[in-house]
Amino acid sequence: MFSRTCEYGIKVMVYLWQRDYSTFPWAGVQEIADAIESPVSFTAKVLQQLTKQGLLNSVRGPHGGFARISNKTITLADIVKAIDGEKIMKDCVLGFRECSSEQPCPVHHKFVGVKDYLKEVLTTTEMDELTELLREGKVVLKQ
Amino acid sequence: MFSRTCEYGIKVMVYLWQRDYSTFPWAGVQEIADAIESPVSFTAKVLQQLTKQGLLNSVRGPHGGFARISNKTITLADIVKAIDGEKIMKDCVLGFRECSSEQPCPVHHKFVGVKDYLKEVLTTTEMDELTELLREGKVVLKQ
DNA sequence: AAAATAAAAGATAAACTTATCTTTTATTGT
DNA sequence: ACAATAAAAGATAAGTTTATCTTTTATTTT
Repeated sequence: MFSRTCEYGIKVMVYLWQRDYSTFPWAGVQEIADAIESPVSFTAKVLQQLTKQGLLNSVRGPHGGFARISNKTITLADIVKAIDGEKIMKDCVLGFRECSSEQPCPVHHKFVGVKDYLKEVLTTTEMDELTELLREGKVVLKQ
Repeated sequence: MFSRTCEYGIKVMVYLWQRDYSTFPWAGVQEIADAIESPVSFTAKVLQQLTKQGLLNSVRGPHGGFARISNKTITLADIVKAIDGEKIMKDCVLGFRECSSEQPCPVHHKFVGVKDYLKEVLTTTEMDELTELLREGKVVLKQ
């Protein structure tokens, strides 16, 4: 459904959002990669990408690292768009360049509902909600 | 959502199901690739795969080709399983090996509904239904 | 039986994704 | 100013998907 990169991206964001930001905001790549059980170098790339897209802050140098942007509301859709783009939300399931109710692919009508539901979940799920679940121990970040 | 191979696979099946089977059952690779606007050699591989999985019949030699299996009910789920496997239906959105309501990933609860809906669409959509839409001109196989 | 045909199978290549390693740049602390 | 630190950027490699081309096998027609 999502690329591996995007999977890491979502975990990264959830981790940084739930992390105790007030004591010290910056988390290094190693810490983050440990927290979500992902390859360090690859995670660094994902973090760079999210930073470039304005979804994270970063500082170099000693005690530098990455941090959530305070008071910024971020949804799953923001992360998915930043990494995988909008294809999962917009593109035709069968790969038609133009697929619409006027010129529908064979499964178009069957998937409008699924895609609308998916879009709904992505656009309405905020980091704050997921981190709340994590704090309550109702979900986990790694196994 | 689906692999390119799977996209071709679905189109192939819809084409063979709607094709006038009674006059002459066998359709060659070239005919099929033209009908769905796909690369010929690659389409041949997809057809082989679907045949191996028991979703199509084939015969070699002059006037050979591929054909639907008469009176066989085939759903989108059958095709997707045969080509992409069950990962889109079963695997965790964030790539957890074990993701369940007992040990859920951060987005587990958010996606159970989406995945159930997707599974529902895949398992209940039959070829006959899609070919009917095609015959009525309500959908198209290529653009 | 021989030639022609078309799928099956195998080999190879291009493109993209995933992953790692090295060099550069910015920042902090001494 | 200098050394140490950590992200940014770049280069490279491994793995997978997509695509094409060649050889083999089965079947039909002559």
